[in-house]
Amino acid sequence: MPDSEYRDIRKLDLFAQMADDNFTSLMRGAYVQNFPAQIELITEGEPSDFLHIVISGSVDLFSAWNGRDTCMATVRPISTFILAATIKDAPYLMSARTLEKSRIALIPSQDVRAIFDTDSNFARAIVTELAQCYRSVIKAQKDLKLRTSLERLANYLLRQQRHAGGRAAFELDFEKRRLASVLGMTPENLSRAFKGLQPYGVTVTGTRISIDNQADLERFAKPNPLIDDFST
Amino acid sequence: MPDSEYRDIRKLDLFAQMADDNFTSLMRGAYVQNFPAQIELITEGEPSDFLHIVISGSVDLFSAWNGRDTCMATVRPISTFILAATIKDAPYLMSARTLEKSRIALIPSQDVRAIFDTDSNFARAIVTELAQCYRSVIKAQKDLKLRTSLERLANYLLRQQRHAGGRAAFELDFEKRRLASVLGMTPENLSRAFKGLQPYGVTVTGTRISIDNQADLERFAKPNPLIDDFST
DNA sequence: CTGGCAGGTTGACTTTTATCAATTGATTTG
DNA sequence: CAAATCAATTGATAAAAGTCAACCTGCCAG
Repeated sequence: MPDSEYRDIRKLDLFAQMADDNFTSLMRGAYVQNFPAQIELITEGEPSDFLHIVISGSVDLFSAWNGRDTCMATVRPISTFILAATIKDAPYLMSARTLEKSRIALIPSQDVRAIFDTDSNFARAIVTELAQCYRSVIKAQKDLKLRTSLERLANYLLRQQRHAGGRAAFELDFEKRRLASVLGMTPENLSRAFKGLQPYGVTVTGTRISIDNQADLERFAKPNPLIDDFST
Repeated sequence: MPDSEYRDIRKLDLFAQMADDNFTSLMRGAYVQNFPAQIELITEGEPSDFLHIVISGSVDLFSAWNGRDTCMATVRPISTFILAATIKDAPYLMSARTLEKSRIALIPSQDVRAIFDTDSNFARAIVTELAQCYRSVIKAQKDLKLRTSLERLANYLLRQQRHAGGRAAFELDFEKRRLASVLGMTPENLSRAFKGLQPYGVTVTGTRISIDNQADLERFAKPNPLIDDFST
């Protein structure tokens, strides 16, 4: 692993405070691999052998049941995924596949658990990370249960706008079919939902979104920090 | 607080392994109170001043947005709730109200955080608890995104049956209107959904459910441990 | 260049779910 | 006991979302 990557991983909240020795020992057991796009990295139901870290590229977490499937989340660099399964030594609840060419570090789960048992700074960092993850899913669930698909899309656009710097025009960072799945609707319905937001000043050209009437859209979307603010 | 309660709380996974001194000190700062039914204990958005423990009765965690509201979970004795908010010192994401006369212990959040910082056994127990909570919400989200309301109800009945001992006939432990909200549908639709399960051998009499054709219902419901098994 | 292909869109239609209004039934309460 | 209340149900209707098929459109490969 190149030094720059090593340092980038070290800087993650999850690892920043742990003892040097422990970090080194975690990294010694780690594999780093480059994967092409559309490779299934893990499959739900399998035992959680590795904690994964996305160094570059992006990874889709999804789940399937009875012939249907749905995107649960997208992981972008630099962050970890399936921490909960690793810690609990329980089967993965989601599958993961690369969305593009991606570089992934794999840390054996038993190493993570062993060092979690001895390094209390690491244990504390894991608590913070898990609490964050938990709260994110709760927000996602509120989004799903309290809002219609049109409202979910409107709020997604406002979040994405903010994430992209706050200007009126910005790019979607999802393929539309995957955005549809993330928002819990079909691609056809997403298409119609974009049209349904035209009266509120939303213009779509390919992956480029323009919010021409910020106040109108916000009045419709009613964004709420307890659902839409990912930082708390 | 009576000794028996003190010991029951001590037995919770969350507290079982922590140092005696720390547990005593946590409990010294705790309040125990009896609440009547339908009392709002916490309101989403407020700062998380207390970790709550349900000693008896039951508590509904719910959330509201734009005039709608939805049940997110029900907490039954003996367990804690809003641990994540307490740890992160972040606002509550859900409101809580008593469903019946309930006895609740309140532990000041700052005490929890202070002891979390010094007692690594406690920190580790919190990790396990949070990982469990996280995985439960992920399962709930898969249930919501991958299943129709009829399928959700069918699987709920199978889970509840198992929880109640596995016999063909058992009692619902929710009011139907709240069950509807938990399952993400309207009460009217729940009524119709029960009828929709009649062809699969489900009989409903008040709160009593009878599954007359286990195999048929399971063939329809397709229960899956990665969604329906709350223990992993 | 051109055929094929994949993502996206559109229209017609069906299914699912929500809404509204009315009724039933059980329980509480004055 | 009778009135009042509230959960639950039912029917009629509307809205939301999914399905299916057709058809663009841009892009890549032969």
